[in-house]
Amino acid sequence: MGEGPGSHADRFLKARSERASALLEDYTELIADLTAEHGEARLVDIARAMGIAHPTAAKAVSRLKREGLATSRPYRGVFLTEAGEAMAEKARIRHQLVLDLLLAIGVPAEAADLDAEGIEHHVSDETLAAFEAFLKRSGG
Amino acid sequence: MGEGPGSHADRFLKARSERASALLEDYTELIADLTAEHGEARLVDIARAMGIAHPTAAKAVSRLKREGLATSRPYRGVFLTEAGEAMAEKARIRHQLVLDLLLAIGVPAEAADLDAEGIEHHVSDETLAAFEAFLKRSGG
DNA sequence: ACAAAAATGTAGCCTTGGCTATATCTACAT
DNA sequence: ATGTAGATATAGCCAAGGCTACATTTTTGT
Repeated sequence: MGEGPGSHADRFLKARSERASALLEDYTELIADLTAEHGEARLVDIARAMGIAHPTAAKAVSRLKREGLATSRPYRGVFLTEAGEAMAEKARIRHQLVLDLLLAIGVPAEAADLDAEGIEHHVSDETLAAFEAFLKRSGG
Repeated sequence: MGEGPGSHADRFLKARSERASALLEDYTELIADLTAEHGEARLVDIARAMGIAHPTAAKAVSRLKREGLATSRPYRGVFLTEAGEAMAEKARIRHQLVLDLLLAIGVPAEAADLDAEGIEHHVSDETLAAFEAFLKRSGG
């Protein structure tokens, strides 16, 4: 048969890799938020905000460090690297745009807020551009 | 502070649980497709369509069986139970609606096709209803 | 200054979802 | 009918992302 590009497999592979990076994006976004609010991101705050136990947050931070997205010293707060900041910023923009789009479509605020979190990681640059164009069009 | 409902933690918990069920939904949807096309879903076809190795597909089928979503006998095809069919049907509708919405917004067909796969699992009933209303409104 | 509380670190366990390698079974062809 | 190809099963490995329990370090309060 040879389904070519756009096959089942392609879509699933894309969705899988997005799921894999979704958590890292969430963490960088959150760390950026906490840093903006409190000057630093403490493990305990990360854990509470993510709704997980601190050892899980610690593991995640290890991974962030391993991937070059964050730095930290023992018993101190966590900070983003340049790469981490970039990822957080990209996630922030994406999140806001998805949220705006949902609201523009007529999704109730509460549902939009909840759903945007999951959706944002699966929106390609191309789709994001279309969202932006739609908002511009319908907004003004 | 006590952020109350709609906090970071709530959104992340929701996104996490959606990620967990996303794969099961993908499998039921795919098995339904294959069954419609070929009368049954063979492991090898499932694996190819998902872009994974067969042992991985076999494990997934075990899990589907354990969750009461599918049945199978050794060296034979996989079939959905009532519950599995229901999940597949719901996923199908959801997928189509998300795809239609993306197209209506102006997302190019190829991007819409790819992104819908990831997005569909994070769209709540409420948001889905809003999508439907928007399509009705803008469609005619 | 020192004890108690809070935060962080570490160890060890579980499940999920990937993989490869190997064994067994089914189906097909000659 | 039997050998080979194809499909399925099984074992065992890995990393991620959860958890609890316990150890250590910092911070705080008196």
